Amino acid sequence: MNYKDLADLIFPNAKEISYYEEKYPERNLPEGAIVSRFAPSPTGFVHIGGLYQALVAREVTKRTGGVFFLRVEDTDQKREVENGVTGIVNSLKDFDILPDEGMVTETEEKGNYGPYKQSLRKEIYEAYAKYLIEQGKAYPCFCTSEEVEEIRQKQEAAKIRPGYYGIWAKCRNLSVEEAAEKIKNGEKYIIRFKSPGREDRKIKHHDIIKGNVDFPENDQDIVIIKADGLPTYHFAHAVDDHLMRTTHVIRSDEWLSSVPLHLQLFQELGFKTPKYAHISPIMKNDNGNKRKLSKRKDPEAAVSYYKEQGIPVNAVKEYLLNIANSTFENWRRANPDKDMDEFDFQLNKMSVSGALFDMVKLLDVSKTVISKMTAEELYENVLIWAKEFDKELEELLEDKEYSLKVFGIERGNKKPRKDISKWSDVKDSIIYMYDNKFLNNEVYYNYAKVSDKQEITKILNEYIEKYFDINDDKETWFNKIKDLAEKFGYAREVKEFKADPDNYLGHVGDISTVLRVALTGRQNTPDMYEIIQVIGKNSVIERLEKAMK
RNA sequence: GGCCCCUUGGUCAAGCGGUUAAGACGCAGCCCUCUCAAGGCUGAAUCAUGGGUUCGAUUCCCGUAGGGGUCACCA
Repeated sequence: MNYKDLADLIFPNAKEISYYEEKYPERNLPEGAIVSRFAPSPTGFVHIGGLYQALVAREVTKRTGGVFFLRVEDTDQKREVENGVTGIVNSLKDFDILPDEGMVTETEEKGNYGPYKQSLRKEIYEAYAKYLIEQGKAYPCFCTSEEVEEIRQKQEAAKIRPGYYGIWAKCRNLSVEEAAEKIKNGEKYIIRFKSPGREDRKIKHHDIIKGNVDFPENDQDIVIIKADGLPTYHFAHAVDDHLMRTTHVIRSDEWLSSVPLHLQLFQELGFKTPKYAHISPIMKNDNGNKRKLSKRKDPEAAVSYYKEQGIPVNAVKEYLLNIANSTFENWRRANPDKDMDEFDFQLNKMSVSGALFDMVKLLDVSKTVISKMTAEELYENVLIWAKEFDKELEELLEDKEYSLKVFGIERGNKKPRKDISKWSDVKDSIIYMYDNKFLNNEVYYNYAKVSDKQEITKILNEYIEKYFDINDDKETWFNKIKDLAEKFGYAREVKEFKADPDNYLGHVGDISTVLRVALTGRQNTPDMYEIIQVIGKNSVIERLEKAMK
């Protein structure tokens, strides 16, 4: 009996690996094209760090004319969540990070290198596991988890490196006859990789992001096929990324220390090794300690959070790109209107250490992104958000024509207004523009400098009777405000007032504040002339009368 | 604990043996201005630490400290 017989006994029906090698040929792509992927577990949840990885992979593959695919890593049945794939597919869709291949719904996929769901690839892993057994590079292990645990405890007690390796790997030296015998007796087993490595030897590895890294060789006989017949991550990674012809493995840096193992696996399987780029995690400052953004503790860890808050997709992406390549923001300033995909993204320029997530900066990026939108774009975006998250806002927006005028205030010019950083800010910033809200609700008028009710009434009356004309152009309108100011003993210009404060009760700004508060209920608003033009003559009069009551 | 990685202002960071150590966010002040947002200008603020190497170290080497990762039949 030899290895081949043992392999046949274990996997009698597995195909030759040549079948798969032919079925999934090298990709025919332009020189330098990068093939990469996003490979999450189907938990339905997408972490901001996952989105970050996906974005980076999407950018480099797009830029090089390569392929980006979505592979679902569902080899851990305990982690299975209902509709877990859908949640991921939808999140990617929300952020317009669209895979060229891979899962497109819970069960459907596109592309020629599938299946893209690991649980559907069982026979493929078996073929390669069988191949390794035939070569004497893998073996069945009959140790129970209790036995493995026992070994670990002994090792700990003796203060030596834990694990299934060397003399501790009890099943590695079983003869094929012994192994076959146990199998025939119905003993349970798993498949382990027979590591050719030695812990006292170093390997050198170059990671695209982390640079040169030295490790001891792997000597652990890790499990490749579990008791449930499915592969472990390590084995699936090697087989899948080889067969899917991945050129660049872009993944979280928690995998960095597995690189020696993965390299060994590729080598023993006879695969060409991909390039690796290990991305540093996005961190959070937690009482002075840096830690990874946590799904449980930090709402902003979930990509759904940004959707709920109404932070535009492009703002999140630009912020992330900013963390990924800090030269992005310089590029953006030089190219304010270009699509972010035109940015020459460089994997090797990514930071080696993890960045602290900065919500303030994100909102600043967002503010700029939003300021560049047209009134129409803004309206559409806000409407979509409002439909899901804010009914009252949705109602306000029902009058589209009017709403477009509201959103058009100080927008679409060279220096657009920059005061909205997320959709959830919008309602508060526009609600007073709607008569049915403003006129029908109680308003708390908080006038600033001029606070005497009688004086205010006199000013407003005077304005309605002698100065207000909806047809005035801006200059005329403002000159009238100055006239009004003068009439009540306020300086026409702020400068005049500052030069000689004792000579005036105040300045034109104080008078326009009276008008502003009366018209809007607020001391701070966008340009008052534009507001008046949008709400219209009748509304102006009604609002001023309401204020005088 | 073993192994691996990291350390430039409050934050993101350029830098790659000689620099007045960029830029952005944030902060402060001023300007502009009918208010606010924005914009313009100015400012405060950084090379973790100790040794080397060198004519010269933020940059190269070693140690220390601090931070992070990893050590599963989870990914």
